[in-house]
Amino acid sequence: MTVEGKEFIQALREAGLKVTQQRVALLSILMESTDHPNAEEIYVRVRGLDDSVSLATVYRTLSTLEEAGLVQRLNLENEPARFEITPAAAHDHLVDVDTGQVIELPSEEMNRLRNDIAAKLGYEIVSIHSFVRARKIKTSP
Amino acid sequence: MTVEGKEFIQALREAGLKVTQQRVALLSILMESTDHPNAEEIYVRVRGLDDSVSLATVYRTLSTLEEAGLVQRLNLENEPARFEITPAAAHDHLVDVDTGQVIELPSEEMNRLRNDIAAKLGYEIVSIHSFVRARKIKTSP
DNA sequence: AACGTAAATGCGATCCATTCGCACCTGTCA
DNA sequence: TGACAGGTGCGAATGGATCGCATTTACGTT
Ligand SMILES: [Mn+2]
Ligand SMILES: [Mn+2]
Ligand SMILES: [Zn+2]
Ligand SMILES: [Zn+2]
Repeated sequence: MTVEGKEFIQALREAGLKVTQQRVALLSILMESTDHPNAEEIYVRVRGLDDSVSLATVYRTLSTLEEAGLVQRLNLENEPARFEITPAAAHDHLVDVDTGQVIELPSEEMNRLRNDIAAKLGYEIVSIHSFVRARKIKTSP
Repeated sequence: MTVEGKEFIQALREAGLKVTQQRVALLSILMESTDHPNAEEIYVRVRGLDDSVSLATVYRTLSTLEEAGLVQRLNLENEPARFEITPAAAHDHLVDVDTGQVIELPSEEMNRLRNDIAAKLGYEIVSIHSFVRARKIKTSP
């Protein structure tokens, strides 16, 4: 259930979704975006490829793809939701409180620990939604 | 910067905030709530103590107390934000996808690991926003 | 104890990210 | 190629959260 190469079409088919030009355009934009764009930003970028796509469809498609597990939604604070292609391995995020930059925090140990904690309570994790707001430590000059 | 006993008043003073009856009422309600209520729910409960408090003030007070570090906001998915008194030790949350119940996940190891990961990138953590959606594992009957 | 001032509140209006309704298109499969 | 379910564009609506402003309140100062 991951979109690694350029098999958008196959991934959509496997999810039982129609292969529309809007969905292909959105997926290809998201594949080449590393900055975790929000719906409005995705909308602008997608329109570079296909200027007929509407904002409503961007929202609908993102929700559809999220439900299908192809896309992940990031609910940060005080800003519209951001999106990314579902990564091969789950990862947390770090938001630089000064610059707003979003940094990936991949950690197998983190995932393992989280699974253990949930398992100990009799739960299996469905999805992870985790980020920290952090500030760069000033090194003495 | 934590509200442990009944020192609401002191905590407010230390934060440089006026000690209003609305703020005291809201803090006392939040202290006795273990279910992570949202603003609307807090509003209803607070009005049991003081029926003059407005919803706008509940929102404003929650934001003010959050800024002061006394309260923490939980942005789950597809529902209004929830709130809790800032706990002594940071903890993650688990949302049962079937019941909606929110369960605390305190883990020193988790906090330590997260700090290490951030530190390795030259960051110090300001706040943690982490929850997992999970499903109870069915044990064979 | 009354005063002066800045901060806080109540109320309604407003914002804005996201969702909806519906008429019109388009993939898909026979 | 035809039929039909599913998808889309457009504008309207939703709803959680915030704002503007007149009024009240907390609190340090006379
Ligand atoms: Mn952005
Ligand atoms: Mn609730
Ligand atoms: Zn990411
Ligand atoms: Zn909690």
